Amino acid sequence: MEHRIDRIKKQLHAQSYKLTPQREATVRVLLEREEDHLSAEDVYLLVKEKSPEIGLATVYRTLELLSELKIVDKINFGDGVSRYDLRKEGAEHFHHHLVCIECGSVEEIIDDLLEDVERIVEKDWGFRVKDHRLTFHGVCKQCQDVAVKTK
Amino acid sequence: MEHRIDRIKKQLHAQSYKLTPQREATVRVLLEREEDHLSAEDVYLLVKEKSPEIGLATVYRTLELLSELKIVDKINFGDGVSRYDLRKEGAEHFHHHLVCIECGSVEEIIDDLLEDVERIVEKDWGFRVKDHRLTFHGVCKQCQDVAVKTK
DNA sequence: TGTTTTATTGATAAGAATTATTATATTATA
DNA sequence: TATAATATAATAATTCTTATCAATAAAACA
Ligand SMILES: [Zn+2]
Ligand SMILES: [Zn+2]
Ligand SMILES: [Zn+2]
Ligand SMILES: [Zn+2]
Repeated sequence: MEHRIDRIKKQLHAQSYKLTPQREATVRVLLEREEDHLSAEDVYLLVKEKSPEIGLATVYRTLELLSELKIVDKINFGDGVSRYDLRKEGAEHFHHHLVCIECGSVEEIIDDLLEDVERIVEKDWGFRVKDHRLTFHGVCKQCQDVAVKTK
Repeated sequence: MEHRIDRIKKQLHAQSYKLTPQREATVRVLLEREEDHLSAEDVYLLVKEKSPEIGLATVYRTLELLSELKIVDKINFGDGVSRYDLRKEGAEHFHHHLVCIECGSVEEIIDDLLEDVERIVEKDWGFRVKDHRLTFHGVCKQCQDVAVKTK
């Protein structure tokens, strides 16, 4: 945890930004809830628990800043709110998501899986790939099991 | 064009919806601008040119309906607005997009490309894939060429 | 055909998410 | 320490989307 905070602090300093207490509180929430996919509002409420004086706009600004620095990725699962997802340590690319259309759960896939596809895109479309967003919509394991049982 | 309107009409009828003049006008705009990725507002303004009496809410309602029937797919490129994209005729899955971070252009990839990846996801994660969203962010051919020339 | 339902629409109000503004506070610099 | 540059909290404003509702049009019925 502290190690990752330090790294992020350095990334900010490298662009001459400071890790203010508000920014640190925000980053800590993101680290503590790394598996989740929190909206700005979610982050705000969680930060508020420990730093009640923080303002919503500061959270938005911080998330925006972290996005620009590629410390977090902003995603949208189609429900009208942006969600913020920490990059995995040392990850070159953004990870993938499995969104269940039954229960709404979101699983993560860290494996790249797209090397071949990106090679094709670069070769056949002449497009230089810098990043990607891949989300599968379908039915998760648990919901499939429930469906079998209740048949 | 008329052929595709007919097909869509049948798809609506199959769910006991009617192809009202307003809905038809909306669908025509989507067909005419199939290469583009229009927001609800964009569609509204284009429909208004030919059917000035249409209301914005009707356009939203129509796009929502077409989404439910999988006639259009709703996508979000991270700029805060939803965009609506007609499914290609007979396409099983949604197509992919190449978004240029330099000029903002959006190219489409109709080829599936994800068969292998989906097989892995189904096998290793036990997730039954129903649909996907895949967007690559990077530099398009034109912008690469410009970069070379201006060097 | 005339009457009753039902579905759809347009106008607009309401809601939710995000961004802009501004006065204040904090930090860095000379 | 005085001065300038950054960052913040509170909140107003904006943007996008959805909900409401009366009016209209279409369909079902008698
Ligand atoms: Zn599920
Ligand atoms: Zn994630
Ligand atoms: Zn480009
Ligand atoms: Zn498209």
